[in-house]
Order: sequence, then structure tokens, then C-alpha cells
Amino acid sequence: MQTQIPQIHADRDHPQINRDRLNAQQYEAVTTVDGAVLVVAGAGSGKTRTLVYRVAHLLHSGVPPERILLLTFTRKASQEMLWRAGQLLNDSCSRVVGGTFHGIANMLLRRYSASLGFGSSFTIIDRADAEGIINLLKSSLGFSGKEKQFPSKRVLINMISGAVNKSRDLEDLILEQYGHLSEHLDDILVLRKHYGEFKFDHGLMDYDDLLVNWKRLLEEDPQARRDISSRFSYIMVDEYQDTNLIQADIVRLLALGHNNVMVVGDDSQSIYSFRGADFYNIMRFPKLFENTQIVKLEENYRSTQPILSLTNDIIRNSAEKYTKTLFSRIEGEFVPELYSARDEREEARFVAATIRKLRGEGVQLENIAVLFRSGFHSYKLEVELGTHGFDFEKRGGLKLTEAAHMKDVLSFMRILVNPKDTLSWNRILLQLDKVGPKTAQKITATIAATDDPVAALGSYKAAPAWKKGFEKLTVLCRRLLEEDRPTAIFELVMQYYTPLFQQIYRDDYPKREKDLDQLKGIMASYDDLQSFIDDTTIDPPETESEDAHYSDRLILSTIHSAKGLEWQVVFVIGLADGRFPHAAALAGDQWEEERRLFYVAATRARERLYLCYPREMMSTDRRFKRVGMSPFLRELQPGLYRHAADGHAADGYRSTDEPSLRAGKKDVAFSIPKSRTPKRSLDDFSLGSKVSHPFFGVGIVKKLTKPRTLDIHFDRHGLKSLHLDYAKLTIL
DNA sequence: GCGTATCGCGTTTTT
DNA sequence: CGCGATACGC
Repeated sequence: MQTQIPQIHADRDHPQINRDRLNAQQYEAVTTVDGAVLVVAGAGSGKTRTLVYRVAHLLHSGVPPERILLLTFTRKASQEMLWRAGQLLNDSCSRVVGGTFHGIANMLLRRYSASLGFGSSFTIIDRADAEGIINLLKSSLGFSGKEKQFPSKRVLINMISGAVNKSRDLEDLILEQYGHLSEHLDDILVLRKHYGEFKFDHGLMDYDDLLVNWKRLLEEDPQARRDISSRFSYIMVDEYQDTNLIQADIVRLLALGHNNVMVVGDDSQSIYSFRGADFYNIMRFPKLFENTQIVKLEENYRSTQPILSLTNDIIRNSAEKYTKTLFSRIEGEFVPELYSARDEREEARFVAATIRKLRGEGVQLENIAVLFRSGFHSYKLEVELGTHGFDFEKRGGLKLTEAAHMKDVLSFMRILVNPKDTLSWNRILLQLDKVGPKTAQKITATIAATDDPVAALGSYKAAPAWKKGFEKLTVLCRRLLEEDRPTAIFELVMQYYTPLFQQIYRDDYPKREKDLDQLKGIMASYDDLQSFIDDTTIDPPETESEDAHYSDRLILSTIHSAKGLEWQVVFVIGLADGRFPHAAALAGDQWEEERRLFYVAATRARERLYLCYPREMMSTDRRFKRVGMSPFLRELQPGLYRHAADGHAADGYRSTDEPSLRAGKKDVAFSIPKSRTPKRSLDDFSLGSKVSHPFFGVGIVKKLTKPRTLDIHFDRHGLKSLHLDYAKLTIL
């Protein structure tokens, strides 16, 4: 390992680069202008900084800004980077093209729509549209009987989100994530086929379609490919471990003419495989591009050494290809603390009390974050913080535009942009009193069959019960067609929608009203509807409370939403068995991903890290159930953390029933499933043997069917066909 | 057949 | 809280 930072005095570059420090590896990455570069960088090792400096360097070397393409995970990230690069150059980087794969895809597809065989009026759908699609598909296909157990919505959300793509097929996904649902595979395949047709007929595009069509454009239209790859002669990709195979292909195709690609990533921070991301893209990169230069960044500039020692231990067992040993020269006497709480409420109290103490020591609230695996894990804490008067902001969970009332309003904008958008028509019609799924379906079918939806709407004969409301809608649509200013459209829609809104959400409409106000503000900054619609689906705005500019607030966030960020103090809560890793995570790849998720959480901390878990949690039948600490905590070496010294905390811990912690490494094998596929053989199960499944409960083995599949009759759930590699079965 | 009110139950992660 | 099942009313 290198022991000294070679200080680069970049005199031959520009003076601004001098001000900040770059180590030798970063400098190498920044200044390599030609050819493919893979930067494998650990957490907190200056990935962003490397990209920022590279943009600055390219511009300084005379590369025209519009020839640089910066692809990041969120649009915010690219804006932030370009802003920083601009600071470095005392200049603006606004002409550098930066954004997400999906955002850039959208931009290009609008421009080249002619050569792709679909009209330019398409609307983009997200997971919140899944329900509407399911309803329309179900009624038009007449799925019958079986749909009680039919996991259509979950699976459909996966399709929309791009977890299913050409390279990672639906069948694999079902087996991996819904092993016990494999009996529905045929139904799901039928659903998928019709879903594809449905989208095409109604000008809808999901996340995967954006990428697939971008790739098609590059592959099938040589002229477009040449245009695009000569337009962007320097490609940079951040968070490369979160790209899927289609994205990797797009990068390859983009660089076909020049090979100037730099990707930055960390295989041990790959946490998005459920969405189709494949971190092997990092391993494949050198094969894709000849003479790839590999740069490793191993110094961590974020965390103190005690924190780093612990986080290194978290990933010690995971099988990573690019082994990095992170080190830090930031000293710190604070050793990460483990707090074992009696229950969730006490865990919340500990967090609140510790935060209060930290504030007393002068730590600003905005420098503290509480992270957790799933959105609802913070409910108890939110209550607790509320009573203590702490101001907090929650990240993760529903996006602003995914809320029902937002979708309602946006539907009007969407039909104006894309009159074929049956999904939005359906939503609008459902708002009417006495109009349900069936009626809405009939009307949308009529509308879809004509070229002039509004005329069709006008001549549709309404039943007396909902005639009045329907006529109002027709009038609104006519008036909307005469407007093209977004703000005017918003006003018209609100005039119509407000009474309905107050009726539909009469219990809590005041709260939702604020969101609508916010939408008005956002719309005012656009002058055409199309780009407004695209932006809000691809990159939904955050929900903002009234005092958004008052920034001294605690952050509560899912770990996924905390990616790439850092705080002085980080609490990770809910580190209990069954909660983290998520109960449905299977041994093997999914288990490893959960471990990396924990790694990502812990590496967000600069100075202080608190790991907390409750020993008792509410289980499904409203009873309290004792739970142990997360297996990921149990496998840590005891010397790397200490127990929170806070009053009753220590006592609470001593009395627990978890000897494995004190015993340390010795007991590790006990709690961790053998990694990769736990090969259990069929021989272990004989006909008639009694087994237990975490969800279905107790059952009897009835039949051995396919190679590794069992038919089991469960007392409470009937006959299920389970795959040995995926179902968590215990022999009783 | 369709729409609506109500109760009870379970909640992964998201560009 | 949001969603599914269920019962009731037109």
C-alpha cells in the first residue's frame, strides 16, 4: 500500500487544480484523456472529486463542453458535479451534458423518434402506474379465478422498473425473487406479453423501454450512431456498478468511434440488482474495451480509521473481485458503538437522547442522519422525534409525483401530451362519482379507437347517474385544447379538479393540498408541457415542507436513498434479525447484496457511527416477538465496536441471550448460510416428511416433481410447488 | 352487474 | 397508511 500521498503540483495544468489535493491515482485518472479508464474506487475515496476534476481538466485542455457527456445515478449528482467543476474553472459548465441514462435516453429518443417507428408523443410510466395497468389488462384479458394469488402487481412493478430486461429474463427473476410463485409462471408470461402490446398501443414507455430504444437507435441507425458518438466524444459514467447490461452496451456503442470512456464504480457498493443492475459490468469492462487502464483509489478521505476498520470487516467475507483495502489517515478516538435496545420504542429513545447529547456538544442537526433498511422502519422514531421537537426530513418511500392526488392532476397533463395515454384517461374517468373500473374501461376503449379523443368523449352517451360530472369533464377537455401555457392549464385543471379532490380525499385533503401548490410552482418554471411531464416522471421532485430553506434538519433515510452521501454522525437502526437482511433475502447473491447494503450504510459516517437494534419487535399477529441482532452484526469482530455506554443500555445488553457476540468469530458459521447456492439435495426430503416454510408455515411433502422441485401441502395455504434452491425450507 | 363503505391486515429497496 | 376482501344497495 502506498504510505505517502504524492502531492501533485499541477503547474503544467491550471492553477485551480493546485488548490485542492489529488493523489497520484486520482491525478492519473483525471489527466488520462484518451482511451478507456476504469476507476475502481472504495467508499469515500474521492470518486466524485475525480470526475469533477476530470471535467475541469478536459475543458481546460480545450475540449468543447458540449462534447462531454457525464452520466450519473441521479440528475442532482450531475448538476452538483458540474457546478463544482465550474467553481474550479471560475466558469460555468452549463454546456456540458450531464444526467441519468434515462434522462439522456429520453432526450435522444424525442429527437430521433422518426427512425424508431413510434411517434414522438409517448409518455413515461413509473411504478405508481402499475395498478392502473393491471386493472386495464385484467378487464380486457379476463384473467380469471387464479388471480387471487396472482402476484401481478409486484411482478409488473419489476417490469416497469427495468428489473426485467433482455439480458436478465423474467423467468430467472421469478425463480430468484418469487421462487414459491413459479406455478404462476405461465400466467405471468401471458401478462408480460400483453403488457408489451398495451404499452405500444397507448404510447407508453417504461424505464427499460427508454434504454432498450436508445440501444436500438445506436445499433440500427448508423447515421444516428455516428452523429451521437461524434457529438459526445468524452463519456463518463459514475456509479458504474449500478448499471445493467443494456446500459453497459449503450456505453460501448457510444464510444465505438473514439473509445474515450471513463467509468467509476465500487463493486462492494452494488445494491441495485433488484432493479437489473449487474455489478459484473465492472469486471467485464476491461474485456469490452481494449487497453483499459485500471486505476484503484484506496485511500478513504471520509471516515476515521476506527470506522473504516469496522466497515472493512463488514465486507471481509463477501466475494469481491477488485479487492481494495481502504485506509484512512484521519485519526479519531471514537469507536463505533453498538446499542441493543429492549424494543423499537427504546431504540427510538436512544437515538433521540443521543442526538440531544450531540447537539449539546455542538453538532448541528443537519450533520446527523438515521438510516434504515425499509421506509416503515422509522415510524416509531418519527413519533419519538416529534415529541422531542426535532425537525427532520424523511427520504425514500413515496415520491411526490407518486402520490394519488398528484397522479390525478398529472393525468390531465399527460393526455394533452399524449392523447393515446389510456392509463391517464382511465384515471381521470375514475375520479367521477358513480364511474368505476368497468365504465371507465368502456369509455377508454371508445376513445382509444378514434383519432379525436375529445370528440369521442363528447359523443359518448353517459348514464344519468354520472352525466353531470361527465359533461363538466368534456367541457374542461375542450378548453384545455385551446391553451398551451402550463400555468393556464394548471389553473383550468384545478378549477375542475378541486371539488372532486375534496370529495375523494375528504379526510386529509388539507395536507395534500400543499403538494398541489408545490406542483403549481414547479409547472410555472416550464414553458412546455412535454418537458414538464418527462422531468417529473424520470426525476420526481422531492416533497418539500414549508420551511425547506431552513436546512438544520435531521435526515431520516433509507439506505438506498443515502447512497453517495455522507454525514458527520450516522445512526443505523433496525439491525435486527429478520429486518436486516430483509426477511425475504435468500442465501447467496441476495444475502451478499444485503451485506453490501449494510456496508454502504456504515460507510456514510465521517466521525461517529451508532449501530442499533431492538431485541423485541411486533410480529404479524400483533404479538411481541424476541429477535436477535442482525447476522451481519454477529459476524463482526468484537474489538471493532463497543457497547453504547448510555445508562440502561449496557445492562440491557448483558442480559441478552446472544452469547455468539462475545464468542466472536467462532460462532459465525452458525448464523450465516453457506454462501452462493446452498445445495440441498432432494434426498434430504422424503415423501410425507414434515417441513416448515417462513411464509406458508407447516406442511407435508407430497410429491417430488421436476429436478429440484417439491410439491408440498401446507396446512394453511394448500398445495404449493417449491424450488429447493429458492424456498427456505426447514425439515421438522 | 356495478359502485361504494368498511374492516382488518401487512408493509423492500427505486433511476 | 394503502390495499384486498366482503357485504350491501341500486
